[in-house]
Amino acid sequence: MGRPRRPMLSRDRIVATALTVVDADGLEALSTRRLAAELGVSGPSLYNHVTTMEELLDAVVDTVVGEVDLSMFSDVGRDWRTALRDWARSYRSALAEHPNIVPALAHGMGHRPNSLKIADAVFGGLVDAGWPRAQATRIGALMRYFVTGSALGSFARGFPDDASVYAGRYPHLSEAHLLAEHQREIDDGAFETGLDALLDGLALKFERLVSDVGGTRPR
Amino acid sequence: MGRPRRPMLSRDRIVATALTVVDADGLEALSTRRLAAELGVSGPSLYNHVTTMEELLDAVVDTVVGEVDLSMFSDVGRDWRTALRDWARSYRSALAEHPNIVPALAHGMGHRPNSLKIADAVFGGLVDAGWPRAQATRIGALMRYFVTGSALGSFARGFPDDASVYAGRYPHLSEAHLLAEHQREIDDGAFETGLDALLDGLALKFERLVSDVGGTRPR
DNA sequence: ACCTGAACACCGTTCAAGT
DNA sequence: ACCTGAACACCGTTCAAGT
Repeated sequence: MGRPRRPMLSRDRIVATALTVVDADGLEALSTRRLAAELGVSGPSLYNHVTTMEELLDAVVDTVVGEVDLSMFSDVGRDWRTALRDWARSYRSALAEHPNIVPALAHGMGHRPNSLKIADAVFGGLVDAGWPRAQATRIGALMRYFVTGSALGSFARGFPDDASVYAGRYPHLSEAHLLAEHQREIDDGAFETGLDALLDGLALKFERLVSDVGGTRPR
Repeated sequence: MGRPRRPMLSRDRIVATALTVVDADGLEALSTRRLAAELGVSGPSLYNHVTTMEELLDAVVDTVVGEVDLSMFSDVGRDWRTALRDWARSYRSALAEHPNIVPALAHGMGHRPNSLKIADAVFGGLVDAGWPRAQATRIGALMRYFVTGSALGSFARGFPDDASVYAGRYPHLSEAHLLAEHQREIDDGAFETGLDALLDGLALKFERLVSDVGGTRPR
């Protein structure tokens, strides 16, 4: 057949199609052959636009992460607490829309531009709000731990809904088989109370920090 | 060759060997053929002891999760805050000893006995300490989010150490290439400050809760 | 430059055959 | 019951061949 007059593929189209495959049928359904079929092309063609399956998956994750809202860190009106809260919710929502890619977050964040963009925005926002740089780095990391962990835990299926699993064995879980139905509410509730606790705890730390400097902290 | 006089394999030996393979060469190195070779046996033999590769991986994750210390929840001396702190550290340590399995946490926690044992112990400890059952459920979930998220983020490699990646593009990250060397300290610091913030925030919530009931909460 | 089919070295899993 | 080798339907990736 040979080379077509106009390219049939583009990196962007490949990445976008890969995401729809993952969304529809999960990470393990994503293969070069399946993806190529979806694009109306033969398997090896992909290698003209993408160097490796792993790199492609990184790119897919990056587009998802790119949907996270970061505008709150440049809004002068918002204080760091509400900025952090809004950002965490937006981050979680972005992952919730594509639950199947969450396990892939474990690989290669260093090579994903949008992950760096997030780290940059959060760090900048916190430093502008008066946090010392070392603390701002830690807070960026710890907030990411919480949000990605909630995505990892939330959307994986939870407790078995078969009551007999718990009988005898797990004394405190006698009603856990009911959790399955309420998984959504529980995950949302856990996320929100965790977020509140985290921000309350950080506010406490911030106050201590300000008073240590003698109460003359700017902003 | 046929059936040996004494079985060459056992489920436990398979699971243990699978863990050493994953520890040594990562999740993607774990295959039936590689694992069988490591066990001095042919590939299909595994299927006499294990129904599927996925179930095997669940079992591997469960042995790792089984190393988490839960004794602090039955120690009467310890208050819920320090119990939660000690448990979170032990949980994180267990995962840190086997960083390569962390991505596999995303699958099927419902079928892992030791995950349920953990949920049971945490829930029981919090209820005993005076937390309402609904809150105890949430706290168990949110602590798991934080710990697993820290494992997911920590041990994946972090920021590129090539300064040119950041130049111009990420205004606040001009020194981020230095982070790679300090990854360990930063992860530890972020985990500890996150843990502090979480516990401080929950303590605040607990106080509010106690005073709402009229200050007559037992224990 | 960008597609194709053939080929290579892998997978997980099934199954008949052996003891 | 528990191992074996052969076989099936898959993988990711390379590469020569076509335009």
